[in-house]
Amino acid sequence: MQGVTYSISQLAQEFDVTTRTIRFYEDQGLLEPQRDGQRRIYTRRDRVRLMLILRGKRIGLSLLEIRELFDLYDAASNDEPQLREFIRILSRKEQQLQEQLDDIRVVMGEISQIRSQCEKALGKQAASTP
Amino acid sequence: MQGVTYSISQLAQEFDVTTRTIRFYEDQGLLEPQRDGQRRIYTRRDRVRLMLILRGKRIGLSLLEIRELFDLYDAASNDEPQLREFIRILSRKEQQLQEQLDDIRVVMGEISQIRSQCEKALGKQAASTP
DNA sequence: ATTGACGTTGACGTAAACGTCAAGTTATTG
DNA sequence: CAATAACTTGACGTTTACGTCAACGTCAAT
Repeated sequence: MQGVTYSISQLAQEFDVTTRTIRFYEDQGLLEPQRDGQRRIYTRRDRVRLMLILRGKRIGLSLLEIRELFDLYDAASNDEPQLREFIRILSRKEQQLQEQLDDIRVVMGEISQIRSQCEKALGKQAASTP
Repeated sequence: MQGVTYSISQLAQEFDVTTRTIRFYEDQGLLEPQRDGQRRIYTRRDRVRLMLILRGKRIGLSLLEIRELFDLYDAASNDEPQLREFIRILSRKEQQLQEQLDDIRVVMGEISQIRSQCEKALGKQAASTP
């Protein structure tokens, strides 16, 4: 009835975070594993959540923002205004990401230029970016 | 002989940061304005540096990393190994940015999908992302 | 029964990037 | 000359995202 489960250190190893980190995410309301006595037991759902948390972090979301998205997503199935709010937040974040992406493009262009100049200053080397 | 200069609050206003922030950057060795008595005087070069700091921050560099780049760039004109090191760091950062950019693309794709689903769940609305 | 691996809670520490006073200096302007 | 504005240093506070350590529980293997 319960399918695959994981221990805290299994997840920690798989995703290359410490157990402290995983417990901290639970403190922040991002994970709610079941218990076997004292010990935490993580289901596939918890594992997916952890993946989402880490991906969220990689794109610059704070843990609080991630939590808000989780809460909204959990509540969204029932309530129409919730769904609308969810869409609104996603749109906003999509726009922020787009701006960030533009920033990155600009800087990468500049880096290429500077590098070309450096390599020219050193003479000899090819100029085009690998 | 000195061209245009700026006060701390002029720069703060122009770039929408606090004076505290600008002084903090100086503490961290990122800016070295001249003084008129006690007061800081910022040249065009300082202004450019501040721009670079803020842009660096936008793409996710720490102040420490920004400082290292400044130091390298300042020293690079003379020394060939320094130039090579500079190129190495820039390449590494370029790669990091590329990965971050890929992450962002993935998440934006997922956001589009989730949003479509939400809108489908609400019925009626158009499905394609603006 | 003890050792070792793994897990638990709780409290305190830390680094980055500033914010927030406090208390004083300098310049200018009415 | 006194008030006001703009600036200074210095010290302490704050938030986020964990790290570190202590002290203890639990279970399997020796």
